[in-house]
Amino acid sequence: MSLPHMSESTEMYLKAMAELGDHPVAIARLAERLGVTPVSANEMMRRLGEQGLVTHTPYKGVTLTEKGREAAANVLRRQRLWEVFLFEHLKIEWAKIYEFACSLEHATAPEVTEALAAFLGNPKVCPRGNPIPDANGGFEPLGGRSLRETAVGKTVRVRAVNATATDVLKYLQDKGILPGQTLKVLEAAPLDGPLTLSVNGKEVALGLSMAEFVIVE
Amino acid sequence: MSLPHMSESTEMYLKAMAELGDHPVAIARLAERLGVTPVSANEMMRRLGEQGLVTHTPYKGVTLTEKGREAAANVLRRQRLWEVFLFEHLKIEWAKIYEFACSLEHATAPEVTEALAAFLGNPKVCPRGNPIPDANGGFEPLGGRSLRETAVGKTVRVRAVNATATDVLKYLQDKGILPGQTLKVLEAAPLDGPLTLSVNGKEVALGLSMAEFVIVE
DNA sequence: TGAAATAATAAGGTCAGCCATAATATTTTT
DNA sequence: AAAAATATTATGGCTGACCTTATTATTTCA
Repeated sequence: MSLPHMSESTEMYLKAMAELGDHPVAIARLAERLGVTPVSANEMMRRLGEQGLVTHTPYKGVTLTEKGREAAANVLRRQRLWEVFLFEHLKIEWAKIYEFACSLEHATAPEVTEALAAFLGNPKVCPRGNPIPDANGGFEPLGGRSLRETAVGKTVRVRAVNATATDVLKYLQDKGILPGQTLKVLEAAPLDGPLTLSVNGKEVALGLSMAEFVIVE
Repeated sequence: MSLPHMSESTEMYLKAMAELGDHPVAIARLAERLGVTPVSANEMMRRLGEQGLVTHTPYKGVTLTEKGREAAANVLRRQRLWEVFLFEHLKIEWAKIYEFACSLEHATAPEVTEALAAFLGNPKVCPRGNPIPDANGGFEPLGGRSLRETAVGKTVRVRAVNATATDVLKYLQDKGILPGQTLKVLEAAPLDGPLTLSVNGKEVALGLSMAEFVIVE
């Protein structure tokens, strides 16, 4: 409660960058994920750059600075702790917790964050399977690889779902593609076409951009 | 998740009006409570008037319309449910829960509100002693009268504290003026000077503007 | 009733975070 | 290497919720 409070918008950009994993991130991808125009995302990256949160190498993408990485870890911590609360205690539908937790996240002071963590028993992962950074920004990156790159014929276990859009989460939920679920890749259509999976004895079609956000082991 | 989302600022104005009790409310008092200039509050009241949330009678004050009253009850419900959660489950210090709950309130969707209410066991009052409106906006107004108007010599019980500023709440907390506490009015200084109270065997001075927000029975 | 206090309105300004459009720069593909 | 695609920068606009500084209207009080 002293730092020049980070705006909601700033938090969303930092979070998106952290969620998109290893950098650098193309500004266009950020814009897409955040639902703004590339021009707006560019402007914002200039502002974040001035604040020392990101580094922008034109035509290459943006990278979180150490300061930015810490800030992002903080945001992710709040986000994911709320996800745990909403899912475990309020029994909110899995597909909706991301969106609801996102709103709450922006409104959460450090003192509340830590009290919440204690209340929840300091969980290490959120219901989507993503790790929860510790209070100091410590963060074991999520291992495993994307379902997108999984060879046809392999049987894998879903470790985490990195999607954030409610409709995408809803689709995955309906098809049973949730953390812990075992599934098999039956087919990969040519021309970057969808994967066909076997989940719980049912065949499920999954586009590559969705498969990208399913982390398996 | 469908209505043209009410801005945070709008919610603050509605909440302040509801908290200030029976109407009409002078715009200057609203401005004071919200920490904005009277001119800004005036502008805002024009906007809320256009949205049909308040009625403004120039030189008399503003009143919530039925629509405004319902919206305000909704805001108060969220606010006070979060207060219960923060106090009962997260063990946040009493004086701070209002402020923290206020941030969370703005970020809470109806579905989350109702799940939270169920989780908390549908409490009827918040830790400050104020009633929690039901899901339909139903609201039994807080009985009792202000400590300000309590006769010298009387012994009363604190039913609720209607203050919202953290420093004020902190002062009351430090002096033990909390819901359920019994206290006696020892003296009322002239010229609208402070009250002297006996609380827990200690003498406590309390200015009238603070006493105003202590509801007793 | 006239002065003082209070309330309302008007006019113009700021700021963050968006937008669109257009021009320019770079990279990728053919 | 030229064409196409993508990224960046420039310019100008918009909105909500504030602000300040007048000016005007009304109410309250001596």
